[in-house]
Amino acid sequence: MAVTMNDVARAAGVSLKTVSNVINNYEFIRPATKQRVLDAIDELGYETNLTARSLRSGKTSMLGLVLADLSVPYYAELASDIMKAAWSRGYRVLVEQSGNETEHEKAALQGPFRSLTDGLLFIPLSLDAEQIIAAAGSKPLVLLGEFVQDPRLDMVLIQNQEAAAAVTAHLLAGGRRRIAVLGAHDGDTTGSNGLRLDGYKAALTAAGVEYDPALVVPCNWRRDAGADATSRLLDSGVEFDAVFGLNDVLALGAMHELLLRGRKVPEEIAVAGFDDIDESRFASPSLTTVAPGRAEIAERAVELLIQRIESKDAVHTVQQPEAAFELRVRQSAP
Amino acid sequence: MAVTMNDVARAAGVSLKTVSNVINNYEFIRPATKQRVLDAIDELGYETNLTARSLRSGKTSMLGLVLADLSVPYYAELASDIMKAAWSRGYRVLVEQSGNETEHEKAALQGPFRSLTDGLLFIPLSLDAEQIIAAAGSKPLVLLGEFVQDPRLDMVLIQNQEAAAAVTAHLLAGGRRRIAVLGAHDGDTTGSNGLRLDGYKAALTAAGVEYDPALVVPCNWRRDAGADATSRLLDSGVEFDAVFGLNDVLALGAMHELLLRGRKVPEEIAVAGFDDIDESRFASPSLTTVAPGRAEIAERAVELLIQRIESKDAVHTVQQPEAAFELRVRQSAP
DNA sequence: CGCAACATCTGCAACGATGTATGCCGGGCC
DNA sequence: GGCCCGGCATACATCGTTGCAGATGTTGCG
Repeated sequence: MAVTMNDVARAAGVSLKTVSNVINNYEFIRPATKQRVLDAIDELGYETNLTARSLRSGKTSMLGLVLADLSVPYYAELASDIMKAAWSRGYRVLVEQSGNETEHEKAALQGPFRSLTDGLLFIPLSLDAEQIIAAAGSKPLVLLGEFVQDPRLDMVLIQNQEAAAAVTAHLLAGGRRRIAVLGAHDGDTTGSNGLRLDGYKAALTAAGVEYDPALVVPCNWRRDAGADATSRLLDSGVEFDAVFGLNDVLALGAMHELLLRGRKVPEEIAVAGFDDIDESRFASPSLTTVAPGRAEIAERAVELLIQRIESKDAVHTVQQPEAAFELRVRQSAP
Repeated sequence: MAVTMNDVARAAGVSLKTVSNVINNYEFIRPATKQRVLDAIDELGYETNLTARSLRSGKTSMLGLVLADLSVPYYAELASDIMKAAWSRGYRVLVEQSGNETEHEKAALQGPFRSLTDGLLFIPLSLDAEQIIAAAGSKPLVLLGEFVQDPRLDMVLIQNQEAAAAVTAHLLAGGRRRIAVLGAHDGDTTGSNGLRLDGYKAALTAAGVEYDPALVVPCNWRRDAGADATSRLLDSGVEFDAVFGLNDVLALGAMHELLLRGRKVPEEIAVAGFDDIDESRFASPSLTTVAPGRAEIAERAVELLIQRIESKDAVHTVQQPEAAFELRVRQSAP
């Protein structure tokens, strides 16, 4: 079986607790004793059993990350950043894919998954604020993404409106007047889609361009959906000289379809997205988009969550920091 | 504090052990008793403490997955599939990013990470077989990717040679004779790069086309490296009418550079890749590539690993199943 | 009726670590 | 000289669960 502290203690001729103290860097240990213990650890190849430590200490040093699916590039890249941020602070990340299903999201918040983590980073897609609050109980929780907004919950925000307005303004500055929007419904006002649509509208208004609901095409935030939506738009006969995909994969799907149908990008139709995933830089043509500050989001979210975990009982005011965004002008909309 | 089995036992008027038995679906429990326990669990909102369970049972029901970085699309998609496969068998996945660094890879195999998982899925990039065997000890282990091959280790294989040969043959069938290869070194014979290069050579030989080392460009398997390599190739004046990227992002990077330099794809230069990541289907033009059977790889790897875990002491012969591949012909090389 | 065989439930110890309380030793202070 | 204190090490209980070995009750059958 595995080597335990007991074995090390015996080998070093000290008590079990002294071994524990050495491992936990207890201050008052004679250098000689410490060395003897360390040698024994080395010799026996002892490894602390994190499970036992967790049971005793009540902490697992793991953060849960609940998101829809890692195969979505934005989530994968965000997850990567979050893991790095957590790692550098001594925490690991346990990822749970919700598949965007209500039941899975609930299960992730409530289920046995809870007991494995000290706190949760959650990108909600189908639960609302009430459900989240009810399900999370007292477990430290930080939300990401903007599908849920609530003054009672800690979350790291993206400047959806401002960033979307910046993209739209850029397209307008390039002379485009009929900018199609993929991924929102005409009436949307909340969630990432609603907020980004708002930004779009605000930029139109600021430029004195009329808003036309016919240009707003609802669809899932996926490549194929973006392509389909574009196809439908082209078939419908609605005129447009630019496409704004509310995320990058949508925009890339749209661009694919446009080129397939023989439209020139950006000469005839400009395309812009939102997220700045790695792929966008190397698309052909490369995609104009807005970087929502992914690394910053990851850092802040992890930091905020750990802060909540480590001062669990302290009273605290809700925090909702906003990450800075940056417009990335590329070939698809110069 | 949290509700424990003891609380449930008291509430239901049974012994602690009976609660445990109910939870673990022990056969011989009177339906009435079972119901009473379940009601108590419901009422108190009891959740089994997985940490304690793990300590006692010696199993964590978690699989470790060690890979370079989730921001690499192929890894992200594979991770997603692996998590689904594991989940459906009652296991969770703890991902560890090695960043392709030897020390991190070693730490993942040896460090405290070990005690958190029942077994490891490992995509080695810098450790060799000896180091892996030494570091892994007796922990169940299944390798993925082909940078390491060894008859002593369980692994799930891709048909690198055959698949690369199929891609090359397809390009040859399309009339291409000067096919550049990105991502391998002329001398490579082992690892994914060597095997794929072998397949390329075999297809050339079969078609009676001479192999020209000048067409083989070594580079990292990343988008920007693919673009750079292509740029260097164009500058060098070497003639070529097709590019075979040893993975998709390389090919996509190459395609980006080709289009940027005004070369027509596929008219002047055809492009093909390897992996069939989601993005390739919607690239412009869409990328011809080979699907290595990702879902099957994930399934097999998880199944094999779990089999090793659950029959730990049994003698077993090494298994190295191969996943079936499939050529996906698209616009970039019709 | 007695006893085996089975169904149902229980108590105790243990998994491997850490927190708390405490013991012991030597030296400085009154 | 006695006392206190800081430095160092230890014993014991404990975290919440499961494995093992019974204890108890119930049924069937010779």
